[in-house]
Amino acid sequence: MALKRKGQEFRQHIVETANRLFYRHGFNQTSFSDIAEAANIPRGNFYYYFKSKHEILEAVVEYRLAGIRAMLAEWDATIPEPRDRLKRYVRILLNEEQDILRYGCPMGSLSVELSKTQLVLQSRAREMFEVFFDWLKAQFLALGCGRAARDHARHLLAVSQGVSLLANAFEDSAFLRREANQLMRWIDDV
Amino acid sequence: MALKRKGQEFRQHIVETANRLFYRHGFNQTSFSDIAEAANIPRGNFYYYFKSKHEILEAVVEYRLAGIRAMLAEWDATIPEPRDRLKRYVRILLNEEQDILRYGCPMGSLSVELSKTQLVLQSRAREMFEVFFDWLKAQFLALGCGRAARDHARHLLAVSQGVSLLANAFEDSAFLRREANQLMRWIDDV
DNA sequence: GTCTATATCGAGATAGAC
DNA sequence: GTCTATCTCGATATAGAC
Repeated sequence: MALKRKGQEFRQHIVETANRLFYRHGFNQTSFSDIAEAANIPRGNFYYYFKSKHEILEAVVEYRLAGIRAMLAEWDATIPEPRDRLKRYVRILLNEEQDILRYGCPMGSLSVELSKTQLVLQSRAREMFEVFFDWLKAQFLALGCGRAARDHARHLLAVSQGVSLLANAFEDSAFLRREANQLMRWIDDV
Repeated sequence: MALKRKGQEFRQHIVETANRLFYRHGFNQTSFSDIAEAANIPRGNFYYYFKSKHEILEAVVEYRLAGIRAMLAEWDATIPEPRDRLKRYVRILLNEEQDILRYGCPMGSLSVELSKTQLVLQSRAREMFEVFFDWLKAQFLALGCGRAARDHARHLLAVSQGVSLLANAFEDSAFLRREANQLMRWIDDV
């Protein structure tokens, strides 16, 4: 039992390291050696926990999905007003400013990369968008947007992705903040 | 002279083939063998025209930049009204629907990829955004937007990028069309 | 469960014949 | 200018000792 727990922590350690490197250098450009070095673990050790690189990515996506779901659940529990919840979503852009400027959005950049060469895995990455989408739609529904809730949710996702992408391309933090504030006002007017 | 011309056409053929493959499979995931096979050319031949893969990408970016500049010049020459020019830009989303759904935006996806692993080359890719940005800004200025022209241009770039990214992630053509039409209306109201 | 050694493959790049 | 043969390296993955 103690050994089992150690093994799981080991696995978790690999996933967290891979997650960080996939975000910063991309999935295809991150090698086993990179992960091994960053995690201080011998290369051959991976294959006890993951049969392939493919499987590591699946585990990373699961890890991210769990993080997103936990975050949204916490927002549901601590933020009563739908409008404030939507603004909390937008505020990610400001809180994560440095990472976005340097590496873009973790979800968006992974989706872009996988849609070119790993369509099967891309459908897993899409689940991250879908979790956000469902949650955003629920907030707009609570605001009484009715049938428009779906479009608003998709729109908010798209604009925040575009803002992340451009802010990254131009390394422009002023633009990022301006667009975030504009989204806040849009939420007020919805 | 005849030989020279043949050589240039050869080079051009390589660039066009590489451009297509970089768009569809990404820069890092496209190998020399892939380009050679698609262009029906032996591998070793590349190194007469390009000293490295790096140089092929530079040539591809130049090629794209030339195409963008020619397109904008043609719009300037044939579309008198700034508002119609802006709408022509948005219409790219509709005209290129199939490619966007499958591969995303060529500019955006290249920028995302390069910002992770090839920062030097990313700054070249950013030039494509800048050419569009300057042109969009000029149209908003012509509409009398004054100091807001800059922000509007950046905003339009960002939204079209976000729409491309999401449309690709969800393979959702209805969403792409809805957002394009919404941008058309936004242009009317600016 | 952990780690070393190694197999296998495909990548970018080069040398040199023609 | 064009093409073949080849080098070198680093990637994923496996075998098997401990």
